[in-house]
Amino acid sequence: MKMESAAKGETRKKILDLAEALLLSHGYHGFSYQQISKVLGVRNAAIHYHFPHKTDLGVALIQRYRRRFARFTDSQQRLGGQEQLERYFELSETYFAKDRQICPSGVLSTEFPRLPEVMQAEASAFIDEMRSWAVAIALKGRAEATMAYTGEPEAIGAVLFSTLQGALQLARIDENILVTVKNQIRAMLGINMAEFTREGG
Amino acid sequence: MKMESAAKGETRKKILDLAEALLLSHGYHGFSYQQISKVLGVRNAAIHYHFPHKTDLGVALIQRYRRRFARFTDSQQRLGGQEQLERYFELSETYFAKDRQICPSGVLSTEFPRLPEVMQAEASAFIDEMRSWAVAIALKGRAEATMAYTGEPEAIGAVLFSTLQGALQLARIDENILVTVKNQIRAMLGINMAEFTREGG
DNA sequence: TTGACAGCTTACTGACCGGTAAGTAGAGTC
DNA sequence: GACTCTACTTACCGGTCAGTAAGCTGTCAA
Repeated sequence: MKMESAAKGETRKKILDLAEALLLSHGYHGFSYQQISKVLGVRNAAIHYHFPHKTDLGVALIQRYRRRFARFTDSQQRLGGQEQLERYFELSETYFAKDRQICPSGVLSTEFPRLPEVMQAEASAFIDEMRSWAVAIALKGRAEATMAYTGEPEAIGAVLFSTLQGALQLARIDENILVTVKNQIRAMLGINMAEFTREGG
Repeated sequence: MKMESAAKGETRKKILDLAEALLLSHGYHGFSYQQISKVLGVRNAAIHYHFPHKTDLGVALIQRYRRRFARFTDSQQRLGGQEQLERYFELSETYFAKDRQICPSGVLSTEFPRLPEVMQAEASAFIDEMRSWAVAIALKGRAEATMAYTGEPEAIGAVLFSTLQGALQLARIDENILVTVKNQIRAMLGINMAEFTREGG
């Protein structure tokens, strides 16, 4: 029977992709190896072959997020603060569009106390990187004078990060909150709304 | 043996109290009847006697929140917008102080897609009430001219609600974010910080 | 041709999950 | 003293969870 045993690392990637979707929609404790193996058409133990413990899978997921997020920010270092902010906004829009997922930081911080220690460490580092990026955006916006706000960039970044995380979760109950919140943040950062009406949304 | 079979409705209340703490720290799917019965010193089936299905317990918890929150807002109708805002802030502080709990809306919106339908309906109503109160605060602040902001009260309320929900979750990783975010919100609402330094932090 | 290894499978374990049926002790009512 | 109700208990159930041991198969290198 079995002819191709998956072109090396292919199954592993499929597992990660599926686990990621399940993590963002159901949470870490909300998905099982069974759910993954059923969709992939393999046995439960096949998942355990690639990720002996569920913790290993969890850690791998966060590490992949961190690599991905690092590439994301790297690719935007040269953009202006306003453009960076809009890309940041788009990130959350993407999550919501995909089966009403919430952002990884939302899942991880909510489940944090019940996460295995190694995952907590990875999650802390990841969340720190996300918040730092929000701060960097605020800092750039002020330096360029394309944003105008009272208070320090650190505080603006913290608000930006917290607000989007909360709004993305609440969007599951009221879809409109994401757009409302983004517009209000733009207003609070002194960004001329007219510049973004061309986006049509 | 057994002499007192709990002074009528006492066990039921104990179950609710324990379940509430577990809900806010571990989530709805993150606690079990076993955990409750073990602490209470009763058998599993005793919990099922009071709440036949876990869904019943979940609904009862949200309904109790809604009653409590209605009393909370009722008692503050006559306060000024700034005072109302500070009470709102204190709410989140209370959750965090109690074993790093997060707010019920955070748990419920995060787990929303996996919640039983009856719980989803209750959760939606509850979250709507919480957001409405945030809007009411912003509205009052503007009417009294004790707050100054651009944009509509609806948007300010949405930001206020989202931000606190997110910050409360992120406080599990970085404790400082709650204070930072609150100060920044005050600044964004044009509230004179000096007025609140008497609180000492 | 043999041997090693990757990538699985079959078959299982023990713990825990929510939930149920049947029985029982005590208190209150008639 | 019999009846009834509340508030449980004991003793299960089937299902699902993460995890493991041992076996099988195709590929590739020596």
